[in-house]
Amino acid sequence: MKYKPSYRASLSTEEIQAKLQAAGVQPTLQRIAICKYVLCEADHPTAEQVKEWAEENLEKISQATVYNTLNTLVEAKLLRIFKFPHSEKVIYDNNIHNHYHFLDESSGNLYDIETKDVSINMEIPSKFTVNSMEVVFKGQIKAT
Amino acid sequence: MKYKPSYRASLSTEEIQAKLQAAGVQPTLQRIAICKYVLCEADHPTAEQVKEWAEENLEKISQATVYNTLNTLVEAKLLRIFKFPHSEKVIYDNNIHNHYHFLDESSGNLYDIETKDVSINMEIPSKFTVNSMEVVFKGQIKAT
DNA sequence: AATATTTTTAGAATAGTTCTAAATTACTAT
DNA sequence: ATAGTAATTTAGAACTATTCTAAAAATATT
Repeated sequence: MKYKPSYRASLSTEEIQAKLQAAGVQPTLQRIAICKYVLCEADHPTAEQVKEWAEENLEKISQATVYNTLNTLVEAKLLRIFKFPHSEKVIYDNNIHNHYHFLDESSGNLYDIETKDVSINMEIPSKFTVNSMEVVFKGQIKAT
Repeated sequence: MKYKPSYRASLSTEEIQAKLQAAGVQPTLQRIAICKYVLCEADHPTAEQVKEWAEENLEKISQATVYNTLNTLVEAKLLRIFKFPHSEKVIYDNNIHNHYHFLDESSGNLYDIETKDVSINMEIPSKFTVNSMEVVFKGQIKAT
């Protein structure tokens, strides 16, 4: 089986613009720029990393706008937000479908694991109704 | 199958004292008191809840001591620390064995799920070596 | 009992994120 | 195009959970 890394779209400015509009979000300069990073380039970035990228690629951007935009994108379901035990910081994921994660404990890198590659059977009392589950595998990844 | 809730020990002051000593931790007044709560009474408490309990049950205790003590107990492996996506706050768990959690999304309550009640089969690329996994089921729990 | 070590404490500091309210930008209806 | 309204951006303050600092208190060791 070939490992499929987290999704990296290659989107033009126009496509991003359309995506934002379709989601009911005004495609401002800052939002389009941040989308270019978080939807295409980045891999599980933190808000800090988004800010750093934005500072290098935009005239000027404020911390608040970075957070506002990321929150807006999460609300618009273009991005998912995760928080893992190993870090204080929230991370953003452009894979918006259900999936699990693998944490490489040596590097701190996160990898998406498709739900179809994992089968989970539970035998817990019927009073628990499970709607969803969060799974984080931890371990090492061999360098290839 | 009967549901086994998270472990609630009933420990005397002497037993707690012995436990601390065995773990190489000086059994101070504050530590014994906090153990009474976190090892016997509490169910997945936050540091804040431990502080509140301590303020009601001790002459005086500082915030720093609560955190220091909880960290000491975690290091001594008498307690486990968890951080979940649904809350900013860390929670402490007196179930020190491997287990998963169920989050009741209505109440925010956490329940321990024994690993033996869940079977997980993975088919992920061999370059991933899984050492451990964190699982949080989310859903509703029926009132009984 | 004297000294050394450990623990506790109050309050300052820190990190990540959100809030506030003013300034700017973008839409809307003429 | 233009005035008016609404939405967005911004700097900086505020907030929350936790850790740090360094002095005081308690405990252990000699």
